Amino acid sequence: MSTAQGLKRVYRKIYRIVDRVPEGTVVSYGQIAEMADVGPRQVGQALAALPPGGRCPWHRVINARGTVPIRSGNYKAHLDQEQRLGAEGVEFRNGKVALEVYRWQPEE
DNA sequence: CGTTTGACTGGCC
DNA sequence: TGGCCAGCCAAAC
Repeated sequence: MSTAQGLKRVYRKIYRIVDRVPEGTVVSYGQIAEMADVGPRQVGQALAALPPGGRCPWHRVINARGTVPIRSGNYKAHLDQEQRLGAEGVEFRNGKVALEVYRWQPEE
């Protein structure tokens, strides 16, 4: 096995945190960024580089405004994400999530 | 090796 | 209430 194939070390760290997010809960990029000790944009890029096939609850990651950002040219993707969260118990309020209620708090 | 961009954030007007 | 500016770090070109 060769060493780390495509995934960078920083990305792995972020994936670890995202994988740690429980169901029916959401977390902001800045939160992960702080936990992973990286810039908030790196979190987005890490998830953007997230390979398919891997079971990473990336759909539980939203921005600090409680809304889902629109990725490059994919306006449908953000709609799909809201739908996934709603299926896990996260209710969307006018296209926004109550971060006060659903924000994941790593207190363990 | 310098420049550009990107799934962000927070503050200001 | 909502849009714009600047800061941020790393990958891609």
